[in-house]
Amino acid sequence: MKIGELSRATGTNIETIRYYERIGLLPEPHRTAANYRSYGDAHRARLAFVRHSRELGFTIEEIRSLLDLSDHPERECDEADRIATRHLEQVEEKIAQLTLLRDELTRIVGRCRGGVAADCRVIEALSDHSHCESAH
Amino acid sequence: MKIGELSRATGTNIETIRYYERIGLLPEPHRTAANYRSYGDAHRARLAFVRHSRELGFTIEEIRSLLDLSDHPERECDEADRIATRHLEQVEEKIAQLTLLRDELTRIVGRCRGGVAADCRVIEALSDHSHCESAH
DNA sequence: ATGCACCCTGTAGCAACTACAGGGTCAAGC
DNA sequence: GCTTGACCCTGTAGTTGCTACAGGGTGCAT
Repeated sequence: MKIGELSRATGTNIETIRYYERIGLLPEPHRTAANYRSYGDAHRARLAFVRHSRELGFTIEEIRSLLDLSDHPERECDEADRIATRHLEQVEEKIAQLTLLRDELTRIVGRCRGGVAADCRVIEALSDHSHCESAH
Repeated sequence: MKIGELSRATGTNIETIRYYERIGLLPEPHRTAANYRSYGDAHRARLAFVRHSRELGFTIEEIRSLLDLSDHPERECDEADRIATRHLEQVEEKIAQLTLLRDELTRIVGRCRGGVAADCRVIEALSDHSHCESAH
């Protein structure tokens, strides 16, 4: 299949596919006589793996390691588990941070009563960190 | 005060302070005879406002609008409230997304039983989106 | 033959910094 | 008076993960 078909089949932007190839995440496909890229099922599966991993928030470098492992099925899989576990921890920490943030923002937004900027509680809150309840 | 002092006083990287000046978020300070930047209290307050806003996740462009409002205290403050409210909504959406992600990752990580990559549940889960419980 | 959809390469842009390279300034200590 | 070290300057390039051109070639239908 050509790059446009692969793009539609995986929901990936054409430029992104070429970008993945450029950084070595996807192997270079065969070319037609007209120099068009020509992909097979293995390419599509690999791209699906990459997209799915990205959707789950893994970085390109993490995906590189995961793909490497997937290319060497005889290796121990503890590295994959380590990457996923660390990523899960990061996601949990991010959620915790954003939750604090949300509470702070809720307090700030809730205080606005309209009027002019001189009396604005939003701007006042941003000016003075000491009004905050949690560290950020 | 010199840039190093301002940096310590606000917990901002020196390069970041110069960056904010370059993009017009902070005004150009006076210079000493040796061409060193020289800041006063107004600068420090403005930088504190910017840092605090960044910590709360506002973008540079949002901060530009908020500063603009803060510079014109006679204006209506509904713009500030609109920016903060929209930002709060974005944070809430991000939390919701990350929560789905966390649940998916928890399922993936929890399934790993060790062994070789060929049998790895982490890699299997990444290969096959259909194992997922939620959209992402 | 001409229009259109598709493909190619290469480069530059985005956000919000961060990290140099290569130089100047200033006060303290010998 | 000379060195050492901490600080400051400008300008440019790197980071992440794409995305968006510009400027050109290909393939098929009308």
